Amino acid sequence: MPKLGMEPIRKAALVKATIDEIGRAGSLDVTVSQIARRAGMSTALAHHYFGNKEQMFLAAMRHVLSLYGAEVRGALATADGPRARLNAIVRVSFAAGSFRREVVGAWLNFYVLAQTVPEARRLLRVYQRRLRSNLLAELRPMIGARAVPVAEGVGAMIDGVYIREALSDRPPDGVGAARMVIAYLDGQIDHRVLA
Amino acid sequence: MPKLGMEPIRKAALVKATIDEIGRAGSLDVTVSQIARRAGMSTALAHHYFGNKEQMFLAAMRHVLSLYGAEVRGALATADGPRARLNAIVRVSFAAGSFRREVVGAWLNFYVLAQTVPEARRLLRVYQRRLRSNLLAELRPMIGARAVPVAEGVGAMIDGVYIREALSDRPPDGVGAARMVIAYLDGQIDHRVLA
DNA sequence: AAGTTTATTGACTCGTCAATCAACAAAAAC
DNA sequence: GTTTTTGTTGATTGACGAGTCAATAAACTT
Repeated sequence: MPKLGMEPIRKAALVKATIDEIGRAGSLDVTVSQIARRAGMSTALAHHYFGNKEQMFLAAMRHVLSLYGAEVRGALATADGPRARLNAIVRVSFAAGSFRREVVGAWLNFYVLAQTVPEARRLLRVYQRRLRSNLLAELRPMIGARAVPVAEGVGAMIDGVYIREALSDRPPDGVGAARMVIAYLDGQIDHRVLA
Repeated sequence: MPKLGMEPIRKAALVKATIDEIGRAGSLDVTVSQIARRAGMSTALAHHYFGNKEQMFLAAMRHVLSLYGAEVRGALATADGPRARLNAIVRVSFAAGSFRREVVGAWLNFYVLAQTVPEARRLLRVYQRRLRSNLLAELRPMIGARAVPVAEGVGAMIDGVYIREALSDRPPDGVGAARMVIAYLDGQIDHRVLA
């Protein structure tokens, strides 16, 4: 049976199975056995390719982040002008795909992981820095020095709105979520410094 | 040795130990044995009083929420006027106590729990509704109908800023965090509806 | 054809853990 | 003073899980 060149295929299957299984369980409390079964192989093979469970989690996190990164690049490619590009960045964060059960599960659990696993924290930093620099590139021409705090604010608000929407009882409303962040942007861009 | 009236004492000790242990582990992956040892009793006694581990987690969540609720009430008691009261609500969310390792751990893990455990989700709703109604009480006199979306925005932003600050590499900056949310409030309260 | 690398798994080890139970002890109730 | 209630734990059960290992087999190398 052994076909050669299985490694990337198996690894990809395990990454997908890990994300799906985290989504199903709603926590990191999933066994290698469950992941391996979903990916259609033995636990021994899963260990063979990833060494241990933590590596599987980290690979899953990398994958979620890279999907998000690709979506952002795609959205930016078709947006013209600073304001349109800002809106595009915001909207991507609340695209339907971001609210799939397994993606939500992954994000929430990555926050938990980031408390204690250095590599998870590093990956979270990558996400935050990338978002920040994307926002700054558009904000600086618009509002100069105030771009920095506003970019931080937008980043925080995206996370906060995302969590609320993801844990809401109703089906997530991506459009409403984006509108809320954009209202923040309006308020800040249009802002006169108060006495 | 059996002293009477131990139940509330033991339960309180277990709740505290549960929160501390979640903070130490950074996850819900803590054993009843660890909790019981920290609380100075046997695992059998912990089970005797709480039945199972999930009940311990939920009791811990209730406790964290009730502490937060008490802080909000305290802050509101000494604030005068809508704007001062809004600021007080925001500041309380970023008080030093909220950034203690074990409190952060509790919050992040409660989000995770809320995905799958109905009672955890219910408790999260209690927190959100209470915050929302506190905000609305002050915002309505100030901005009328726009109070609702602004209150939602403030709630989301508090959560988002909190998570960023809690997972930051530097020691948490509660004052800066509050400033960021207050800037959002300024932008919204001061807002003229745009064309 | 012999040796090496890659793919694959069943079986196993060693550990852990939630929950239960039987038993003991002290106070309260009767 | 005996029964009931409350507090308490050591020991045990029954289950599961991460990671290892030896063994098998196909493909590639020389």
